[in-house]
Amino acid sequence: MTKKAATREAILQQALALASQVGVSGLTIGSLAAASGLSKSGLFAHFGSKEALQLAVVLAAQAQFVAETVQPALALPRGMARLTALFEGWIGRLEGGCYPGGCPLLAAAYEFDDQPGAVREALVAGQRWQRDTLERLLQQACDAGELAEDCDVALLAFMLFGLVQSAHHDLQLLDSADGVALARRGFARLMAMHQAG
Amino acid sequence: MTKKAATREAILQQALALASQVGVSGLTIGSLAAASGLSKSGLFAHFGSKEALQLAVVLAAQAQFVAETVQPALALPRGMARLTALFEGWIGRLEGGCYPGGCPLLAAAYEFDDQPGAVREALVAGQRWQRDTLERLLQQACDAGELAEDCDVALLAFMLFGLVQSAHHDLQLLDSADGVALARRGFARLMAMHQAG
DNA sequence: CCTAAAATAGAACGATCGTGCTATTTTGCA
DNA sequence: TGCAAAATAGCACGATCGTTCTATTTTAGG
Repeated sequence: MTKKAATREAILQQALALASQVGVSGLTIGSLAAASGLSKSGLFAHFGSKEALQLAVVLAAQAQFVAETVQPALALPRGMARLTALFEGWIGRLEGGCYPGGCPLLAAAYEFDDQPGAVREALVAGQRWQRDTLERLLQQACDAGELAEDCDVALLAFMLFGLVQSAHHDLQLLDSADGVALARRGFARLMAMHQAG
Repeated sequence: MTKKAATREAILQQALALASQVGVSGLTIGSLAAASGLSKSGLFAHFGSKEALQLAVVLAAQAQFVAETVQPALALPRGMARLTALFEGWIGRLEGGCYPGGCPLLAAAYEFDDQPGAVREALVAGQRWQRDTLERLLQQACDAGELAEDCDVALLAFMLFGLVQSAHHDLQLLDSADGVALARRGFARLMAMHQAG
């Protein structure tokens, strides 16, 4: 019973790398099977349908993001320390080339925003959770007296997410590393602007 | 000779609507032919290859953006008037549901960031031009004394683009109109923050 | 109006898509 | 170590992909 889970995990790892380059909807059973060293039907049996495969890929990407970026930040004390760790982890994740072709989740958001189904719902749920998490950390920084009490956490979360998207865009499309530096500068600027005082 | 150009234009209009939903790489000769009321081969003859079709779609989207959003702004006097018009036109374009499935150019940036070829090059050129334009308008606002002289135009352009992307994301994936309000608030905040004085 | 040229349709191609089916191999347990 | 069960391979299917060919229709100019 452990064999199935192991190969499934290996398939999903391959799928994440592949999907970052061709997109989650660009994944094909055939190419993924070849990349995984399995036959088409052998791979297919693990998921039962293409949509189930896509859903599994999205869930895997989300789980990986939470485990590698959110959880470490949550280990730090509330306030600016935790917030900075999350943002820096996020940007560093893009910078580090975690996947060969950029973040599969950001790309999938564009691919599935008009394709109703389980994949889209998973993406929506993930993005809502991510935004809520960001707002919660911002609110904690306010409560800790490290950000101004009256600061607009919804707007700040919105802008921080914008910084991440802009950085991703510059890195992946323009092949420019300036984006990550700009994102860091933008973060510092926004935080300084809302410093408690 | 004018007939060919006319049907080609009609095809591209259909293609833009379709591509905004399924993506530029999700475009299919067959489905586009059906949507345009042409036969597969009849449509194909207009472009000669799928890549040429994709390139034409991207160029058409870029031309439409420039004509409908950038040009009107450039008609206004330099400075905050022109800058505000560009940003507002941009956001309004997203809000107005110009295409049924969101901006094809933003989506294409994610689709083609790892697919070398003419399409990617056109996207890169367009994005560079767009960023340069944004920075130029910001600099003009500085020169006009409406923004602080020492303000970081590269960072501001980067953040404004982030606001647009975040708004697009909220509108298309989360089906939330809050994004456009947040983007407008973010713009006002950033401009106020860098006001001359 | 007639006709050469341009524009479109129709059919067919090899390839690949997602998905069933049945056989074969491999695994974990008695 | 042998055996049921699980995991994988092989094959075939209809559909659709991009593309090429030839035939037919439609257009524009003398």
